[in-house]
Amino acid sequence: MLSQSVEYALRAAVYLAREGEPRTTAQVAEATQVPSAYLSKVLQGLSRAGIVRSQRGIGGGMTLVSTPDELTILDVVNAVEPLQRIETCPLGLLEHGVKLCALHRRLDNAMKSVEDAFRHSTLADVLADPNPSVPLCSGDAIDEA
Amino acid sequence: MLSQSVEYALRAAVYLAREGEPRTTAQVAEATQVPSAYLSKVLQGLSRAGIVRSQRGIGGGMTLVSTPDELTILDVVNAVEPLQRIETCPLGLLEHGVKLCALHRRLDNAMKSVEDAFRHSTLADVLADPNPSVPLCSGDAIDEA
DNA sequence: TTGAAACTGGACTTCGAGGTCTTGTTTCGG
DNA sequence: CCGAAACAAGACCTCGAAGTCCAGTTTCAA
Repeated sequence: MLSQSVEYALRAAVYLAREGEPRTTAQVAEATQVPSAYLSKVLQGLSRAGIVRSQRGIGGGMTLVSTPDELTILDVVNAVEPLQRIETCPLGLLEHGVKLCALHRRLDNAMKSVEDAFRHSTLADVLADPNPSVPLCSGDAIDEA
Repeated sequence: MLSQSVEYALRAAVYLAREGEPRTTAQVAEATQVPSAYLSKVLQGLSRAGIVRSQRGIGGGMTLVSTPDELTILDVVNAVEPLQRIETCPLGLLEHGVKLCALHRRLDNAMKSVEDAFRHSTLADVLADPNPSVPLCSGDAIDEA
């Protein structure tokens, strides 16, 4: 339902939030288990969207622009691929304006509930979650034995 | 967020629920504003999923198998393209089983809210909705002037 | 100043969704 | 029985998402 790119972007954002310091694409890729060449594209997108800042050269890498408590899941999702609410009748015959039909109003309500849930989760919330599994399911949760 | 095919299937289902009698692919296509050749594929899918029954020959067409109050939006969605909940950690290193990390639990909760909303809307609910716009936004809501 | 570390950007590939078209096959009315 | 009405199924097309590669460009440190 959400695209791969969104999933990857969220993993990267959570990881960067947790680390707090510049991390290279390769480091992010390894921690998040994402193909690095592709992740690089996704991070470029986040960079253009102003979610992340990139620094070239030795000691460079990617850093979150905002603090984790100022960045929501929704921000990241929308930076990669905006959650699209249904604004007007998809049949488009005569734009019903705000008056969606019963079917599309229900579909849009579902979208809205997702949007709201995402808007109310900051990366800080995710990191602070009292959960046995570590934030992005990374390997260090369970030792390799 | 939902695929085109799902959207088309829902329009068709609502239309068939409203009509109650066999309707040809061409009729459904016209009423729902969907390319008929493609709609035909979608309806074939609904047929294989047991949502709809098809009858060939003169007087034939598509009919809902269940009554509108027994068929939910979720049924239709799942018939076309199952809403996929996040069951195990997408990073898959060591399946965390039911214990999703904080990020994926939030994403899955959003999915769950959609699923719940869809499960609690039957086609009968959609048709009975006291809404100025007609059920599937079809053209007869507003005359052509 | 030079070279390694990093990101940038473009070309290219693969695959599935959405969509079209054409050739069956079933069904029924006359 | 025959032909038109309908669905069924497969071939084919297009386009964007996901993914790979590689040749640049920036940055820093020795």
